[in-house]
This record gives sequence, structure tokens and C-alpha cells, in this order.
Amino acid sequence: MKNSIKVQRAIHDLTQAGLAEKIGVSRQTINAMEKNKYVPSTVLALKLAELFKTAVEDIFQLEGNE
Amino acid sequence: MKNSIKVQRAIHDLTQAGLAEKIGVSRQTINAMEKNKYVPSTVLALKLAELFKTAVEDIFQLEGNE
DNA sequence: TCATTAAGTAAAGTTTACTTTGCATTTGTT
DNA sequence: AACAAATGCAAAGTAAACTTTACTTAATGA
Repeated sequence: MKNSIKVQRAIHDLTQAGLAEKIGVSRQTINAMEKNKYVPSTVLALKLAELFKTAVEDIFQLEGNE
Repeated sequence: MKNSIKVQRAIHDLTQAGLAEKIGVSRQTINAMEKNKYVPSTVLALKLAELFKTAVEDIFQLEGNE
């Protein structure tokens, strides 16, 4: 699964730490998500979508394999 | 977080086991999700949305607390 | 009534999300 | 060059997702 968190952060001018604080996770969680180290929970996805005022599908996209 | 998986299953005439098979998880996972026993991963959410031809936000909704 | 299918539940085990800490590297600014 | 802010990364620990097995209960129909 790929994601556009980094782009969305840029659009909203947020640092990893700033975003982390806004949605209530650690900075490492944001960093790891951006680097595709793990798959976030649906709650996290919904919070990001809400914050970025977009759809979950706009931030996260399945890739062929999954 | 609440979800409308049960309704979507009804619309698409799928049993828990049938849905589980389609998206590649165990039947227990579907049952537990429906009963809000745990928060699914974003990959699961995207697969469900894809299968049900709807948006993730249509299936899963944040509640006040989260 | 009996059999079958679907759904609820629960325990034990494995995998993985997420935290915390801490340090190294990059990038921008003066 | 020097400093600070932002990012990358990694190890160890905790919490939670997900699996497997298995038993129970509800609903449906022959």
C-alpha cells in the first residue's frame, strides 16, 4: 500500500512532529507510515483524511500485491 | 469507531465466511470487526471499500471519543 | 424433529502496529 | 562554518490485530 502523507503534509505545511501531535500518535509513527514500514489502523487513516479534508482513498492506495 | 459492514454484507448478500474469503482474512476477523472487537487495518478497510464499491468513510466512521 | 448453515464467543498463539529513547543525517539559516 | 530544526533510523518493549481451533446458539428448511 502506498500513501501520500508527505505530500499532504507539504500542502498543509506540517512537520512530522506537528502532524503526529494533531492526530495523537508519536512522531515515529508518522515517519514509519510515510516510509511504508507498516500499515496504519483505520482510525489513523480516518483521522488523517479528516485533518486533510480529503478521502482515505486519496491518501492511501492499495497496490497490486495486497 | 463504528461500521456498517453488516449492512453492506446484506446488500451484497454475503455471509461473514464468504466476505472473509473474498478479502483474505478469517471469518473471526469479520465477526470481530462487526462487533467492534478491534480496529481493522487500513488495507482491510480499502479492500472492503473496493469490494463494496463505496468509500472507506461510508463503511467506517469515527465517533466522538477517538 | 433433525440436519445444516450462519453467527456469536472465547482461549491461546503469532504477527505487527505503535511507543519510547536515543542517536545520526540532512536541510535551512545566520 | 556553526547552529537549530526536521527527518531517518534502529532497538526494545507494550498493545493490539489477526489466526486457529473449537464450542455454542439461532435460524431455516426438509
